Parts: sequence; C-alpha cells; structure tokens
Amino acid sequence: MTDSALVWFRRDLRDYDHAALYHAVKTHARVYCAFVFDTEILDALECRADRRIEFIRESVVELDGRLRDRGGRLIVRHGRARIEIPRLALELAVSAVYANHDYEPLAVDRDAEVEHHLRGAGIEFRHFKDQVIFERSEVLTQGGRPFTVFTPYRNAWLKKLTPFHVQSYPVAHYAGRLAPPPFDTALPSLEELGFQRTNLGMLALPCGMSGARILFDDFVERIDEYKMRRDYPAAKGPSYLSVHLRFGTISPRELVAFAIHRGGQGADSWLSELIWRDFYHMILDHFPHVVAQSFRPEFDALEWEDAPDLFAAWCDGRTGYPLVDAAMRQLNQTGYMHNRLRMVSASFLTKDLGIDWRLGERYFARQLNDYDLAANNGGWQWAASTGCDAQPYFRIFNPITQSEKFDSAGEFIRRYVPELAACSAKQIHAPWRMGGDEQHAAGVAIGRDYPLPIVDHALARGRTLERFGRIRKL
DNA sequence: TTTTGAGTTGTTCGA
DNA sequence: GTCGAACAACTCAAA
Repeated sequence: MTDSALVWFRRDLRDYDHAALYHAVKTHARVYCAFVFDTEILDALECRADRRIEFIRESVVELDGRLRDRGGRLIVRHGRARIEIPRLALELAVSAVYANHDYEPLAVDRDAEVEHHLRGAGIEFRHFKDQVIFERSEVLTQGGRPFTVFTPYRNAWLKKLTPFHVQSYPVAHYAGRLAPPPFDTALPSLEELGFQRTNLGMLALPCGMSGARILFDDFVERIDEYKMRRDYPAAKGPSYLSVHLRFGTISPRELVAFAIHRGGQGADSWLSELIWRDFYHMILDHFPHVVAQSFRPEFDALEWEDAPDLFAAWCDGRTGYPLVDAAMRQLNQTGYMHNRLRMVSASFLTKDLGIDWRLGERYFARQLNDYDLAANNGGWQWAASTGCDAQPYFRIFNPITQSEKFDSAGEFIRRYVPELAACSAKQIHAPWRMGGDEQHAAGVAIGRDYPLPIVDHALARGRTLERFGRIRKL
C-alpha cells in the first residue's frame, strides 16, 4: 500500500463522514484532495454576483484549513473539471481518483468523460454513494420498479433502513495519509474566479462545516416544534440546513441518524423531508427527462401563457398579492425562500398566471442558495401538477387563503412588503379591498404605492381548470 | 388479473 | 365562525 490517490470534492465539502475520502485513506498510503471551480458551471451563471460562489469559496477555505490540520491540503483549480481532474491525476501520478456520486445529468456526463480519460491513462475512477441514504435502485416496489409516489416510497425506505445505513464513516484512518501536493497551490480569490462580493456576509447564513454546525445545534433546540412551526414563514421553524445539505457541509447520514434517535412528531416530520430529498434524487436518476419535460408526458401538451410582463412582475414581487410578493422579495434579497412560500409562489405562477413551470424553475435555479436540480424540479412539477403527485387536480392554491392561514397576522408580509406595514391584519392579505379611507389610514394608495392584483384569482382558477380539461379530452 | 385503499402540504360550498 | 362533504376525477402499489 504505497500508492497514492486523489479525492475529488464536489458537493461534499466536509472532511468527516465522507464516503470517498474514507475509502481513499483506507486504501492508499498517500491521499491528495482537490476541488475544481468548474468553468462549465460558473460560465453558465447569469449573474457575476452569486451568493453560492461565495458560499462555496468560504466553505472551500475552511475545508482546506481542516485538511491542513490533518497533514493535507486542498488543491483548488479554476477550469473545466473534465480536463483539470485527469490532468491533476497524471501530474500527481495517482493510481485512482475517488469521488462521491452526483445524480444530475450534466454531472453524470462529466463523470463518465473523466472516467474515460482516467481509464485511458491507467487510472481508476472509484465513486460512492454519499449524498443520499438510498440511491438509484436500492428502494424499489415489489414489482421491481422505481416508486413514483412518495408515501409508499417513504414506507419502503423506512422499512429498509438499518443503523448500518446511517453509520458515520470514521476518520480514524486519516492519520498520516493526507498529503499536501508536491507543488505550490493557492486558493483563487472571488475576483480571480470572475465574481463580485454579494450581501452574503450581511445575511445570517454561516458557511462551511462550522456554519452548518451552528445551524444544526440551533435546530436541535427547536426540532420538537418543527411540525408545529414549519408552515409559518414568519416563525423560526425550519432547520435552514438546505444549503449545507446542498454543498455537503453537513452529513446527511448524521442528520437522519439524529432524527431517528430523537423521535417524536417534530423529528419524524423533519425525517420525512429528508426522505423527500432521497425521493427526488431517485426520480431524477431514473427519469432524467424531467429536467426539460413533464414527468408525465401527457402534460407536455399543456398550453401555457406567453406573458413576459406578468412573469417579470412575479419575479420582482409586484403581483399585488402580498404573500406572493413578500416571498419573491425574500428570495431576491436573501437567496432563501420558506418552503410554504415556494409552493404558494409556484402555484401562483403556474395556476394563476398560467406560465410554464420551467420558467419559474429556472428563476429559482438562479436565485436559490440551496438550489438543487432534483429537489427544485420535483417541487415545481408538483406545484404545476405535471409531476409525481397522486392527486394533481387538488392543487390550485388560493393566494389569499394561504396568506390568511399561514401568515394570519401579516407579520411576514410586513417584513418584506413595507408599503403595507400599516395595514390591519385583516386587510393585509388582500389590500385592494380596502376603501379609500382605510388606505389613507394605512398610508398606502393601492395602485400607486403597491400594485393592484395583476390577475383575478377566481378567473385564473377557471382558466387553469379549462387548461387542464383540454388535455384530458385529447 | 382484479380489486382495494390511499394519495405532503387544498378549496369551496352549504348546513 | 366551524365542520364535513364534494370536488375538477385518476393513478399507484399492494394484496
């Protein structure tokens, strides 16, 4: 065991409970670590001020520090990963490259090419399950097919789970194995990567493994209230760990193990959310067509509206529906949107404005710090009724009812739509219903200081039922 | 093969 | 205001 290996970090920016790193140090005498700021991904980003690049960079800095503490270093490259990784592997004369599975179609294609290059040079490419508990075909129906409905999938997932599946990969083997590269390596600055600073530092979003730890420790104190609070955007209900799960700065096994061990309604409800994560990754893996098309092909025939002005109003948070606007402004200002509001705003775009879910999905992909293709796509198709939902005809949200139910005091709305701050809790959900005197008292003129609703919900609902009715008769 | 129960997060209507 | 049923009406997964 004198040979060396390279561990390629991607969406797993941590130095503990890491499948690829564990297997590498167990097998090889010398282990190098690398991360590539992939220009294929970076160049496709529309905005040069992107919170995620900053988040990744901060997390990479911390990861490098932790690896140094263990005798290693993180080699950071800026270029095309397809080229950089095989090149680095040759330069370091390793016998194998280790990485964790990535299920996104572009990543699958990239990894296949990297593997091909490496094989040609006599270098092995070994990859492991890491970011989910069960992947690919590990959880199947009795008929041997992938589940397409969540609840039976969840039941089968829970039935299959053993302590073994959430066991942490130990770090004991690291000792003396991690090695710095035999050349100088420096971390590119944000500017060198071609990006500008964002407001990330101003947001309460701690980065890296240490940031994940802070959020997790805080959530542990609140988890018993999770089920109760999770639907109310003004409350501190969620774990806020999505971005850390996205970039692997926390271990999914650790979270699942904790939820199981903790038990109770809060932890069970949160565990379900973690199972949704596995579910949508499995769906993407088995049905990659969902990236560009409806999960159910018959819904590709839906005739969506071409309405760029309405779409722009939705993006900017000026639809005239306060909860929708508050949600979109939260997204634009912070890169985060509460889960309940993701459903409300997605339902509004697809069912009230009749706009193709793909446009909304793309906008979320641009804005969300925790953007994950599998989960975002699954969520949008669910909201648009084109996806894995057993009861799609039930899903037309009433933006006013949702507002009254989940932000009854208007607390969340006031936070992001200050124009309406002085409206009463009763009127804030549909401010256009205020009379002239009431508007005057609230210090807002609807139609001037805050927009009138851009569509009538009742009419839009009718149009949506017709839109879906048309394809049913085909 | 046929049957049966159930389906993340809803809305509306009428008593 | 509250409650239950109906709703636009179907598919999945297991028995």
